[in-house]
Amino acid sequence: MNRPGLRERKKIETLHRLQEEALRLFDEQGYDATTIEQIAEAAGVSPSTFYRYFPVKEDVVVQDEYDPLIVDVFESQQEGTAPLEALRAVLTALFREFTDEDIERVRRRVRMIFSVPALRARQVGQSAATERLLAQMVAQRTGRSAEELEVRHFTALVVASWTVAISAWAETDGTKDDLAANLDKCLAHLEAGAPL
Amino acid sequence: MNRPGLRERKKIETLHRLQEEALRLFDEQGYDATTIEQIAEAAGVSPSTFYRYFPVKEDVVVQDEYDPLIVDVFESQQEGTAPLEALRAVLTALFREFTDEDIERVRRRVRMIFSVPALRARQVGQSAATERLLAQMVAQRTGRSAEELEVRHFTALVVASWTVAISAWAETDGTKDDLAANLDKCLAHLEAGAPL
DNA sequence: CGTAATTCTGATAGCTACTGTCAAATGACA
DNA sequence: TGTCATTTGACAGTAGCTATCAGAATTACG
Repeated sequence: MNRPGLRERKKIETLHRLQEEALRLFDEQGYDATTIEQIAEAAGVSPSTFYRYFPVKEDVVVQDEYDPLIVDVFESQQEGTAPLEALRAVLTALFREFTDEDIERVRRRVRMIFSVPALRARQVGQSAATERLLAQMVAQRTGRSAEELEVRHFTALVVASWTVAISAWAETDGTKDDLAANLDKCLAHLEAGAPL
Repeated sequence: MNRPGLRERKKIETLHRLQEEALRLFDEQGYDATTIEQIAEAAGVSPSTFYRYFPVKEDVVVQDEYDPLIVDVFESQQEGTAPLEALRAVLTALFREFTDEDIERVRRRVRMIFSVPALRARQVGQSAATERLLAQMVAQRTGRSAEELEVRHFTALVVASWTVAISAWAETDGTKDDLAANLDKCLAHLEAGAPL
């Protein structure tokens, strides 16, 4: 069987400890003023180890593992659903799983990402990957190519919409429901052609 | 009077030489493999000087000065124009000014930006500034606040739309008119609520 | 069990992006 | 031509990041 095992558990622990200590230090002293060495020491590991968990400094905040979940939820949607509707459902379902603690951690991370340009910059790289993923899935569903202009445009708009919804929410101290509401508002606005 | 003067002219020359040599070297050897020292030497200046012109390496490709032009064109639009229409006109007017040489340089730069993650990441920072600028202008026009969710959402979508239009165009060897056409297609798609 | 194989960690050396500082060089101007 | 302001180059230093390798911890297996 493939049980967790001590090694695996230790790795996850170290990962979380690095993320937590980093977030704490960034809050206390600022992102730039905090060195990898400090984070590593606070987490009780060597700088080498930090780089094994996070290829670049930014990733200690930015890295997440939502992409596979997104794919799962999307695929579990029934065939007929319109792409925008399907993607709305994906995010809704994703957030529903979150505990209150998760939500607070997301808020902290998002706030930091949007207040530190280097983090935001890195995050966009991740979003681009997610965007390509969405394009793939949407293309498959609608029998188009993921390279088509309309498909790429659609996914870019959806991701932009999400981003605004989430960042605006993170600035407040709203609840999980407020986040969902924000998301609905943005996607509805997009679907209406973004009238002003 | 405020004539150019030798000093000013030399500065502009140095700036352009740095940009050109950098682009050439990046093409030849790749972005990461090219050092500031190489660029500086190719342009006949010291590394110190490079950093005086470009705060970070990425800027030698990413930096541009369109923002003031965008503001000018937007403000010169008549009051009644709908925001989306006004922004479409802004880009159209902006591109109209470009010579064939300009267009080719833009294409090279855009291609490089979208093929080198570090450049793309930096570019997003710039786009964010432009986005805030648009939000300001649009807010003023429509008598809203630039912090309002709908306004931010609108501008984010427009910028995302532009970005797709331009990046898709840069992948081809289309003309200036093709770029304009792409832009129209994307904005129309956005205005229609991004149907698929 | 105990030993061998595998995986993870820490230490070290080194490269490059980037910052700060100061003296020398260069153009502006009277 | 001489003085002032600006630009430049040289130097030293910090930190992010890579590559490498020996030793330690965990796992697999006889």
